[in-house]
Amino acid sequence: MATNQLIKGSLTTIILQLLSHHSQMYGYEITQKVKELSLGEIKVTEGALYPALHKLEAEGLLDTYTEIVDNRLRKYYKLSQKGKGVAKEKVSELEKFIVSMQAMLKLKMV
Amino acid sequence: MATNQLIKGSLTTIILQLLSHHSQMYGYEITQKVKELSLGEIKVTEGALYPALHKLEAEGLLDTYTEIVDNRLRKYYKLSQKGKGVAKEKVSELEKFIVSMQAMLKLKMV
DNA sequence: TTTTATACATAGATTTCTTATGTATAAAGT
DNA sequence: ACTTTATACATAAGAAATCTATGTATAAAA
Repeated sequence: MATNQLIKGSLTTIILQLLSHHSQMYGYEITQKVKELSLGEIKVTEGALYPALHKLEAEGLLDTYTEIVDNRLRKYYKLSQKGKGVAKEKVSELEKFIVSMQAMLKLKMV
Repeated sequence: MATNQLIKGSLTTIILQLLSHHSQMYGYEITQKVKELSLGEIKVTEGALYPALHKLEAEGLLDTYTEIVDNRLRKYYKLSQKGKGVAKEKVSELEKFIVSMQAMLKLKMV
Protein backbone atom coordinates (compact mmCIF):
# COMPACT_ATOMS: atom_id res chain seq x y z
CA MET A 1 0.00 0.00 0.00
CA ALA A 2 1.74 3.09 -1.23
CA THR A 3 0.78 6.47 0.07
CA ASN A 4 -1.24 7.61 -2.87
CA GLN A 5 -0.36 10.99 -4.26
CA LEU A 6 -3.62 10.99 -6.17
CA ILE A 7 -5.37 11.89 -2.96
CA LYS A 8 -3.90 15.36 -3.33
CA GLY A 9 -6.84 17.70 -3.60
CA SER A 10 -9.53 15.29 -2.50
CA LEU A 11 -8.59 14.60 1.11
CA THR A 12 -10.77 17.37 2.47
CA THR A 13 -13.75 16.06 0.53
CA ILE A 14 -13.11 12.52 1.72
CA ILE A 15 -13.08 13.71 5.32
CA LEU A 16 -16.35 15.58 4.81
CA GLN A 17 -17.89 12.57 3.10
CA LEU A 18 -16.92 10.22 5.94
CA LEU A 19 -18.30 12.64 8.49
CA SER A 20 -21.52 12.88 6.50
CA HIS A 21 -21.99 9.21 7.20
CA HIS A 22 -20.74 8.99 10.77
CA SER A 23 -22.11 11.26 13.44
CA GLN A 24 -18.59 11.67 14.79
CA MET A 25 -15.10 10.33 14.10
CA TYR A 26 -11.62 10.81 15.49
CA GLY A 27 -8.47 11.22 13.45
CA TYR A 28 -7.02 7.77 13.76
CA GLU A 29 -10.42 6.29 13.01
CA ILE A 30 -10.52 8.22 9.74
CA THR A 31 -7.16 6.82 8.64
CA GLN A 32 -8.39 3.30 9.37
CA LYS A 33 -11.72 3.81 7.65
CA VAL A 34 -10.07 5.07 4.46
CA LYS A 35 -7.70 2.12 4.53
CA GLU A 36 -10.63 -0.25 4.99
CA LEU A 37 -12.87 1.24 2.31
CA SER A 38 -10.03 1.48 -0.21
CA LEU A 39 -9.04 -2.13 0.49
CA GLY A 40 -5.64 -0.93 1.56
CA GLU A 41 -5.06 1.16 -1.54
CA ILE A 42 -5.13 4.56 0.10
CA LYS A 43 -3.14 5.48 3.16
CA VAL A 44 -3.85 8.85 4.71
CA THR A 45 -0.73 10.07 6.45
CA GLU A 46 -0.94 11.90 9.73
CA GLY A 47 1.01 14.81 8.33
CA ALA A 48 -1.77 15.33 5.81
CA LEU A 49 -4.74 14.42 7.98
CA TYR A 50 -4.25 16.52 11.10
CA PRO A 51 -3.53 19.81 9.34
CA ALA A 52 -6.56 19.16 7.13
CA LEU A 53 -8.78 18.52 10.14
CA HIS A 54 -7.48 21.60 11.94
CA LYS A 55 -8.14 23.70 8.88
CA LEU A 56 -11.71 22.46 8.57
CA GLU A 57 -12.21 23.16 12.25
CA ALA A 58 -10.76 26.67 11.89
CA GLU A 59 -13.12 27.31 9.00
CA GLY A 60 -16.04 26.36 11.20
CA LEU A 61 -16.99 23.28 9.22
CA LEU A 62 -16.21 20.86 12.03
CA ASP A 63 -16.99 20.90 15.73
CA THR A 64 -14.86 18.93 18.16
CA TYR A 65 -14.79 17.43 21.61
CA THR A 66 -12.26 15.23 23.35
CA GLU A 67 -12.60 12.04 25.32
CA ILE A 68 -10.24 9.81 27.21
CA VAL A 69 -10.71 6.19 26.14
CA ASP A 70 -8.49 3.44 27.56
CA ASN A 71 -6.30 6.10 29.05
CA ARG A 72 -5.64 7.66 25.62
CA LEU A 73 -6.87 10.94 24.24
CA ARG A 74 -9.32 11.00 21.39
CA LYS A 75 -10.39 14.16 19.62
CA TYR A 76 -13.73 13.68 17.96
CA TYR A 77 -14.82 15.68 14.94
CA LYS A 78 -18.32 16.20 13.64
CA LEU A 79 -19.89 18.32 10.93
CA SER A 80 -21.21 21.70 12.00
CA GLN A 81 -24.38 23.00 10.40
CA LYS A 82 -22.24 24.93 7.96
CA GLY A 83 -20.10 21.85 7.43
CA LYS A 84 -23.12 19.82 6.38
CA GLY A 85 -23.84 22.22 3.56
CA VAL A 86 -20.26 22.42 2.38
CA ALA A 87 -19.97 18.63 2.57
CA LYS A 88 -22.87 18.24 0.16
CA GLU A 89 -21.34 20.68 -2.31
CA LYS A 90 -17.87 19.20 -2.15
CA VAL A 91 -19.06 15.61 -2.41
CA SER A 92 -21.20 16.54 -5.38
CA GLU A 93 -18.16 18.10 -7.07
CA LEU A 94 -16.13 14.99 -6.37
CA GLU A 95 -18.82 12.81 -7.92
CA LYS A 96 -18.77 14.89 -11.08
CA PHE A 97 -15.01 14.78 -11.10
CA ILE A 98 -15.04 10.99 -10.86
CA VAL A 99 -17.42 10.80 -13.81
CA SER A 100 -15.05 12.99 -15.81
CA MET A 101 -12.08 10.85 -14.87
CA GLN A 102 -13.92 7.76 -16.00
CA ALA A 103 -14.63 9.40 -19.34
CA MET A 104 -10.91 9.97 -19.72
CA LEU A 105 -10.07 6.42 -18.75
CA LYS A 106 -12.44 4.90 -21.28
CA LEU A 107 -10.57 6.27 -24.29
CA LYS A 108 -9.76 4.17 -27.28
CA MET A 109 -6.75 4.65 -29.51
CA VAL A 110 -7.19 7.38 -32.11
CA MET B 1 -16.64 25.50 -15.49
CA ALA B 2 -14.48 26.13 -12.49
CA THR B 3 -10.84 25.22 -12.54
CA ASN B 4 -11.04 22.10 -10.50
CA GLN B 5 -8.64 21.68 -7.64
CA LEU B 6 -9.47 18.00 -7.52
CA ILE B 7 -7.17 17.56 -10.46
CA LYS B 8 -4.22 18.12 -8.13
CA GLY B 9 -2.05 15.06 -8.33
CA SER B 10 -3.78 13.48 -11.30
CA LEU B 11 -2.87 15.87 -14.10
CA THR B 12 0.30 13.98 -14.97
CA THR B 13 -1.63 10.73 -15.21
CA ILE B 14 -4.30 12.34 -17.36
CA ILE B 15 -1.64 13.59 -19.77
CA LEU B 16 -0.09 10.13 -19.96
CA GLN B 17 -3.50 8.57 -20.48
CA LEU B 18 -4.37 10.92 -23.34
CA LEU B 19 -1.02 10.30 -24.97
CA SER B 20 -1.59 6.56 -24.63
CA HIS B 21 -4.55 6.99 -26.91
CA HIS B 22 -3.21 9.56 -29.35
CA SER B 23 0.05 8.99 -31.14
CA GLN B 24 0.91 12.65 -30.56
CA MET B 25 -0.72 15.74 -29.11
CA TYR B 26 0.20 19.37 -28.56
CA GLY B 27 -0.45 21.36 -25.42
CA TYR B 28 -3.44 23.37 -26.48
CA GLU B 29 -4.99 20.22 -27.91
CA ILE B 30 -4.70 18.55 -24.52
CA THR B 31 -6.56 21.37 -22.79
CA GLN B 32 -9.35 21.11 -25.36
CA LYS B 33 -9.55 17.33 -25.16
CA VAL B 34 -9.87 17.38 -21.37
CA LYS B 35 -12.57 20.02 -21.64
CA GLU B 36 -14.41 17.93 -24.22
CA LEU B 37 -14.17 14.60 -22.38
CA SER B 38 -15.16 16.15 -19.06
CA LEU B 39 -18.11 17.90 -20.68
CA GLY B 40 -16.68 21.21 -19.60
CA GLU B 41 -16.20 20.17 -15.98
CA ILE B 42 -12.41 20.20 -15.94
CA LYS B 43 -10.32 23.06 -17.20
CA VAL B 44 -6.59 22.49 -17.38
CA THR B 45 -4.83 25.81 -16.99
CA GLU B 46 -1.73 26.61 -18.98
CA GLY B 47 0.19 27.38 -15.81
CA ALA B 48 -0.36 23.79 -14.72
CA LEU B 49 -0.12 22.08 -18.09
CA TYR B 50 3.11 23.41 -19.54
CA PRO B 51 5.27 22.85 -16.46
CA ALA B 52 3.81 19.34 -16.21
CA LEU B 53 4.65 18.61 -19.86
CA HIS B 54 8.15 19.99 -19.46
CA LYS B 55 8.71 17.86 -16.41
CA LEU B 56 7.58 14.71 -18.17
CA GLU B 57 9.87 15.58 -21.05
CA ALA B 58 12.81 16.20 -18.70
CA GLU B 59 12.17 12.81 -17.11
CA GLY B 60 12.41 11.19 -20.49
CA LEU B 61 8.79 10.03 -20.59
CA LEU B 62 7.84 12.23 -23.53
CA ASP B 63 9.55 12.98 -26.83
CA THR B 64 8.78 16.18 -28.72
CA TYR B 65 8.97 17.85 -32.07
CA THR B 66 7.69 21.16 -33.33
CA GLU B 67 5.72 22.15 -36.38
CA ILE B 68 4.48 25.38 -37.85
CA VAL B 69 0.79 25.12 -38.68
CA ASP B 70 -1.14 28.12 -40.04
CA ASN B 71 1.83 30.27 -39.22
CA ARG B 72 1.67 29.28 -35.54
CA LEU B 73 4.03 27.10 -33.55
CA ARG B 74 2.92 23.74 -32.25
CA LYS B 75 4.99 21.57 -29.97
CA TYR B 76 3.95 17.97 -30.24
CA TYR B 77 4.45 15.48 -27.45
CA LYS B 78 4.45 11.71 -27.67
CA LEU B 79 5.20 8.90 -25.24
CA SER B 80 8.75 7.59 -25.28
CA GLN B 81 9.33 3.87 -24.80
CA LYS B 82 9.91 4.53 -21.12
CA GLY B 83 6.83 6.75 -21.07
CA LYS B 84 4.66 3.94 -22.35
CA GLY B 85 5.59 1.78 -19.40
CA VAL B 86 5.11 4.52 -16.84
CA ALA B 87 1.79 5.48 -18.45
CA LYS B 88 0.48 1.96 -17.92
CA GLU B 89 1.50 1.98 -14.27
CA LYS B 90 0.12 5.42 -13.53
CA VAL B 91 -3.15 4.83 -15.33
CA SER B 92 -3.58 1.54 -13.49
CA GLU B 93 -3.03 3.37 -10.20
CA LEU B 94 -5.59 5.97 -11.18
CA GLU B 95 -8.13 3.28 -12.02
CA LYS B 96 -7.65 1.71 -8.60
CA PHE B 97 -7.89 5.09 -7.00
CA ILE B 98 -11.19 5.79 -8.75
CA VAL B 99 -12.56 2.47 -7.50
CA SER B 100 -11.54 3.43 -3.97
CA MET B 101 -13.17 6.81 -4.29
CA GLN B 102 -16.38 5.21 -5.42
CA ALA B 103 -16.31 2.93 -2.41
CA MET B 104 -16.07 6.02 -0.23
CA LEU B 105 -18.89 7.75 -2.06
CA LYS B 106 -21.27 4.83 -1.64
CA LEU B 107 -21.35 5.03 2.15
CA LYS B 108 -24.54 4.88 4.12
CA MET B 109 -25.12 6.55 7.44
CA VAL B 110 -23.76 4.62 10.43
C1' DT C 1 12.57 -6.20 25.62
C1' DT C 2 11.23 -4.81 21.26
C1' DT C 3 7.81 -4.10 18.01
C1' DT C 4 3.25 -2.92 16.71
C1' DA C 5 -0.96 -0.53 17.45
C1' DT C 6 -3.32 3.35 19.14
C1' DA C 7 -3.61 8.54 19.35
C1' DC C 8 -2.37 13.11 19.08
C1' DA C 9 0.64 16.95 16.90
C1' DT C 10 4.05 19.98 14.30
C1' DA C 11 8.10 21.60 11.36
C1' DG C 12 10.55 21.77 7.10
C1' DA C 13 10.84 20.53 2.54
C1' DT C 14 8.69 19.42 -1.70
C1' DT C 15 5.27 19.17 -5.17
C1' DT C 16 1.64 20.99 -7.60
C1' DC C 17 -1.36 24.11 -8.75
C1' DT C 18 -3.45 29.20 -9.52
C1' DT C 19 -3.08 33.73 -11.00
C1' DA C 20 -0.96 36.95 -13.60
C1' DT C 21 1.77 38.19 -17.21
C1' DG C 22 4.07 38.08 -21.74
C1' DT C 23 4.61 37.20 -26.92
C1' DA C 24 2.42 36.27 -31.32
C1' DT C 25 -0.98 35.12 -35.30
C1' DA C 26 -5.67 34.78 -37.16
C1' DA C 27 -10.51 34.91 -37.23
C1' DA C 28 -14.78 36.85 -35.83
C1' DG C 29 -17.61 40.33 -34.12
C1' DT C 30 -19.02 45.37 -33.71
C1' DA D 1 -11.02 50.21 -38.09
C1' DC D 2 -11.04 48.29 -33.58
C1' DT D 3 -11.79 44.91 -30.12
C1' DT D 4 -12.54 40.44 -28.63
C1' DT D 5 -11.97 35.59 -28.96
C1' DA D 6 -9.41 31.65 -30.34
C1' DT D 7 -5.14 29.54 -31.11
C1' DA D 8 -0.40 28.51 -29.26
C1' DC D 9 3.55 28.80 -26.63
C1' DA D 10 5.92 30.05 -21.99
C1' DT D 11 7.34 31.63 -17.20
C1' DA D 12 7.28 33.82 -12.47
C1' DA D 13 5.44 34.53 -7.93
C1' DG D 14 2.61 32.92 -4.65
C1' DA D 15 -0.55 29.74 -2.39
C1' DA D 16 -2.02 25.32 -1.08
C1' DA D 17 -1.59 20.62 0.03
C1' DT D 18 1.07 16.93 0.76
C1' DC D 19 5.23 13.93 2.49
C1' DT D 20 8.84 12.82 5.56
C1' DA D 21 10.60 13.08 9.81
C1' DT D 22 10.12 13.86 14.41
C1' DG D 23 8.05 14.15 18.97
C1' DT D 24 5.04 12.60 23.04
C1' DA D 25 2.44 8.90 25.26
C1' DT D 26 -0.10 4.39 26.50
C1' DA D 27 -1.03 -0.50 25.81
C1' DA D 28 -0.86 -4.88 23.76
C1' DA D 29 1.57 -8.41 21.41
C1' DA D 30 5.62 -10.82 20.06
